[in-house]
Amino acid sequence: MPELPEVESVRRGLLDLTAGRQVTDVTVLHPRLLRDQPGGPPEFADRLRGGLLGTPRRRGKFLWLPVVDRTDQRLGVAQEADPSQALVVHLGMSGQVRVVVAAAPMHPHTRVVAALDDGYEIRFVDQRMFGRLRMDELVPGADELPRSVSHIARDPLDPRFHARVLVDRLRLRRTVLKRALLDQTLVSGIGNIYADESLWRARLHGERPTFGLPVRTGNRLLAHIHDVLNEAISAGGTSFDALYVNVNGESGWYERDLAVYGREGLACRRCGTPVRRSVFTNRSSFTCPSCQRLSVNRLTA
DNA sequence: ACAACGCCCTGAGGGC
DNA sequence: TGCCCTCAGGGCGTTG
Repeated sequence: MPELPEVESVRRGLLDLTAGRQVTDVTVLHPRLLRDQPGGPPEFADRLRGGLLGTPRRRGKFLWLPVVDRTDQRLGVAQEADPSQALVVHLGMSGQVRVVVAAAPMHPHTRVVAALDDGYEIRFVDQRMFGRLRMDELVPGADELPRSVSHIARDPLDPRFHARVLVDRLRLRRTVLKRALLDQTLVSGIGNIYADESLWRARLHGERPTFGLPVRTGNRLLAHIHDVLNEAISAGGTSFDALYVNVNGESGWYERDLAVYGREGLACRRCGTPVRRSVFTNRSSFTCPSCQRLSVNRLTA
């Protein structure tokens, strides 16, 4: 399940392989991934074909490749023209972005293919098709976000992310910690896995109310989120069921470092208590019933 | 406005 | 063996 670290791994992989390349052809094998695209597959292909790809960018779990329209080109020098649009990618549950030579065998779940001018192809592979692709305009401004990403909050690794801003918002919310961490309009990039890992590290229960959360508690949680995300990036992302792979088709290595996620019944790495699985908002949550208590008067609060 | 629920989608895996 | 049911879950549209 791709979260921020997995998407960042993909972004870094694309950096060397696609930046500065021109898209020579676009093939849509399945329209499902393009369901957000106004005009559907024809408009998607028309806007991407011939475009020059810029430096891949990311916010939270959203990834995009700035595209310089072929009509804006100045003798094919991509860097001299400002991109006005971008190829926006969300991997959903099972999405993969692979860059392979055009002659490579086609994975059966390949949905969209963008051929490049160097003989390689960007292939969007997605078994469950929760992923999304679209061509979107870039909104002028400091962040130059695609319009469809503008509602997504800054992620914890954004240089302009401010913990205090988030903690202040958190303290006003009438919800619980885990739900808030998964709300991409509050803080982006965190999914079910890293939410559980971060809460475990901070010794906080996911069902703890956010309203009136002590500032120091919020800061502590954010510090752990920051650590977890960075460690996962260093490890190349988490891998489950071979659904997540980097652009070369390789799995990440973070899974073996997970402290609670997916470890129902196994000993908590801190205290040895069996990890408990519970269903919360239709999702599995893994907690240590000893380290992460809901009780009000706690020394760690 | 904010909060929460249900839907989309496929394949793996369990039960019988 | 084979069929059917359940589960996995990110984002967003809808509902409250």
